[in-house]
Amino acid sequence: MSRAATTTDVFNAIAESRRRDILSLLAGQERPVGDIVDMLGMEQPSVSKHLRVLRDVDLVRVRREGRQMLYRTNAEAIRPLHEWAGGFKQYWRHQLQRIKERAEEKGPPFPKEK
Amino acid sequence: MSRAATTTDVFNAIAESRRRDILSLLAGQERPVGDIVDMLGMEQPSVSKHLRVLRDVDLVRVRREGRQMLYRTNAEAIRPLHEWAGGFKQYWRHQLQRIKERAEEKGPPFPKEK
DNA sequence: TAGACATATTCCCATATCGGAATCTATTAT
DNA sequence: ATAATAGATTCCGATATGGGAATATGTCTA
Repeated sequence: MSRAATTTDVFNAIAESRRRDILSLLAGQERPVGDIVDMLGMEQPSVSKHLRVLRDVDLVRVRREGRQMLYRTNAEAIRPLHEWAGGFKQYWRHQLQRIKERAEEKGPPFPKEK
Repeated sequence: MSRAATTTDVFNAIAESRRRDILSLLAGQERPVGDIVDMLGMEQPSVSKHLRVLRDVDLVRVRREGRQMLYRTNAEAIRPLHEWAGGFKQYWRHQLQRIKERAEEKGPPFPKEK
């Protein structure tokens, strides 16, 4: 087997830094492809290709307006990623703070035993 | 150019699901390679190779104990990822809650204008 | 010293990239 | 209808992958 397709899931899609750049640019702000090209200094075909990947995993949504295609980030799709990473919080927090959290939360997000 | 190496950064390293499985398994719990092999049902060489990638981006730390290699997740390395994703919070929260946050926070994490 | 045991590395290969160049499609303007 | 504009897609080539199989390395034991 080879590496999983970039369109497999959000994790694979955001591995590319230019795609993360695009997501940040389109967060809360709808924009046509041309703007992305200008703002990020990339080739138009390249941007279109990245947008295609992001669209396939629903990280961005599109809407046509005349001859322009208006893209915007679908932040909801980033949430699972945030939550996955958040599961490790208890392991990076300081010991003291961790203890406090133990008391507040029910249990650890990952199994600790076999 | 081709796809960036999996060892380029944390984003590329965690794109592979088996590697995420390994990270969860080793979170807060040091374990030898053999345990990972047994618990995740993977081939030993495969596990070693994934661990090598995770090690290269400092997502796991190792320590030798006799003939065993004890690995554990370095949660700190996952933090940047959590923070990057967290930057989109304001865009996925409900409008009402978002307004409340606007008042508490200074500003948005991403530029909204050109 | 010769195993045995736990891991790591190398080799092979089918696959999926990403950028660049060229081309195609859709919509608007003349 | 024809041209112009905005994007999308296709074709190319160099590269990195991940699994499987085989082999190598390092440590402990008899």
